[in-house]
Amino acid sequence: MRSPYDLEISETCSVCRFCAERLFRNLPASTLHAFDAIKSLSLYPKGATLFVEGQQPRGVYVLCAGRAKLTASSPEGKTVIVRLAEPGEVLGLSATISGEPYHLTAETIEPCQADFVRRDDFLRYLREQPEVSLRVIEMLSEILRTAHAQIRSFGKAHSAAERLAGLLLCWGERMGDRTQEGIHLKLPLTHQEIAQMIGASRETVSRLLGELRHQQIISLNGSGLLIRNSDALSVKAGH
Amino acid sequence: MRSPYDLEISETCSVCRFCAERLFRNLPASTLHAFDAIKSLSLYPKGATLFVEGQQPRGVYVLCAGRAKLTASSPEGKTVIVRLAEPGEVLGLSATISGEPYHLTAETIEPCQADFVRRDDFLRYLREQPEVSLRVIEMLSEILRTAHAQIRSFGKAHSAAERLAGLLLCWGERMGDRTQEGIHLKLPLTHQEIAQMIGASRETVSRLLGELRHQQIISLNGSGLLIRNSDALSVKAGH
DNA sequence: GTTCCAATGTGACAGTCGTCACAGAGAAAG
DNA sequence: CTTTCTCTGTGACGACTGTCACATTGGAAC
Repeated sequence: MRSPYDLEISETCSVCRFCAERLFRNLPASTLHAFDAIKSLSLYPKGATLFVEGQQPRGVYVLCAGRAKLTASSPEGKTVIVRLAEPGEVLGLSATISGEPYHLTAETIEPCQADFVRRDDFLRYLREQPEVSLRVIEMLSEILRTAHAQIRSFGKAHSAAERLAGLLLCWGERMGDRTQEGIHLKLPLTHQEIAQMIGASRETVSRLLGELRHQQIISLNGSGLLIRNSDALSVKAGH
Repeated sequence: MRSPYDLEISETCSVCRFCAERLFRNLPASTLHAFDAIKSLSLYPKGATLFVEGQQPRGVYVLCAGRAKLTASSPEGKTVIVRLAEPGEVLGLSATISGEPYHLTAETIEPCQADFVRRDDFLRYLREQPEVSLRVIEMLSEILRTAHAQIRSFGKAHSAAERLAGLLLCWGERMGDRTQEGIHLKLPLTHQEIAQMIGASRETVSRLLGELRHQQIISLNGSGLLIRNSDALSVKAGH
C-alpha cells in the first residue's frame, strides 16, 4: 500500500509516473519538456492549504504524491468534502481556465508533492500543445463522472448507512489491499470528515461504523480498517 | 419568457444563437462551417430519449432549443435527476470523448431541436480545430461547477425544505421573468421529478410547496409559479 | 511517564421525512 | 360530455438521524 512517507522526489515530470500516466499519456517528450519549463515543484506537509474557495485563480496544482481533500464551506461554517484528490490529478483546473474564483478549497491530508503552474503559463501551454487539451478534457470528464456518481448516491441512497457503505466500498477499490482476510485500508479521514463527505453527523458515522463492526462486516483498529465481508457491505450500499 | 413552441428552425449553426454564443464564441467562420458539415439536425417531441445510461456512445447532441433532463437510474428503478440541460449545452460529451458508455440518460422535457455529431467525426473535429477544445473545457468546467454546487447543497442543506428553496431560487434566476409582483416562471418538472432532483419524496415536495404558498412566499396555479418573496426564500435556502 | 487535546463511543430525545393510503383536480382522448 | 389516467393534496405513523451531553480513548509533545 502507498505510504504517505515514501515521496520519491523527482525534479522533472518526465519521471513522475502519475503525471506521465494521466496528463501526458501518449504525448511526445517535447510536450513534457515544455511542461517542465513552466512548472515549479513544492512539498507540502499534512494539512497545508493549496488554495481557498473565493480566491482569484493563481494557477493549477498537479498532485504528484499524497492526497488532498477538496471542500466547500458555507457562510455559517458548515463544510462539505466534495471529493478526495489522488496523485496525478490536476487541482484548480476549472477556475484557472474560466478565470473565475476557485470554487473549492484544496487542503492536503497527507504530506504532498505538487507541481504548480501559473495561470497564464498554463493557458499558453494549452494553446501551444493542443494535444494536452484533449487530456484535460478526459480528466474533466472523469471528475464529472465521479461527481455525478456522488449526486446519484445522495439522491438515491436516502440513509446515511447506504452512503457510508458505498464510500467504504469505493475506498476499498481505490486504495485497499486485498488479503485473504479481506480488504485492508487506512482511513484517510476522521469520522468528522467522513461525515462531511456523506452528509451526516459525526455521531452517526461513529454509530454506523460501530454497527458494521458489531456485525462482523468490518474490523477497526485506530485508523486501520479491514473489510471482512464486502458482499454484505455491497448489500448495505444498495448495489 | 422562452416558450417551448417557438422553435426557430435553423439549418446551419451559424445562425443558431445558442450554439454561436457558447460552443463557438469568438471562433472563425471556418470552424462553424466545419461543424455544419458533420452535424445533423433533428427535432424531438417532449419526452423523447436522446441516449440511455449504459449505451455505447454514438456521439454528442448539441441542444439548440428546448430543455432536457439528465438522469441516473439504479437497478431497483430509483431515478435521480442530475441536472437540467438548457439550449447551447452539449450532451453526451464525457462518454463520447472517453469512449465509455453514457453514464446518464438524456430525455427531453419540452419539444427540442438538437444537432447530432457522430463520435469519430467529433473527435476528428476537435483535433482539427484545437480552439474548440478550449471551449469544450470551459463548458465542462461550468458543468462541473454546477455539479459541485449540487453536491454541496446535498451535503450541507440537510432539510428538504432548504434544498427545494434553493432549487426554486436557482430556477427563478435562470428562467424567471421579473415583474413588480415577483418572479414568474413555469415549473419545468412535475412534483415527482422535483423530488428526484432534491432527493426527497413526491409527498414532501407537495407539502413543502403548499407550506410556502400558505406563507405567502410563493403562488401556484397549475405549473405556473410566482415567487412573491425571494428574500424569505433565500432565508429558507440557508443563503 | 505525564499532560493535554483531538478523536471517538454512546445515551436520550425531538424533529424531519419516507411510506402507505386515498381523495380530489386537471388534462388529454374518445 | 364522459372516460381515463396522471398529477396533486393530505392524514397517520414510524424509522432515521441530528443535536446535546458526557465519558473514554489515543496519540503527540514535553
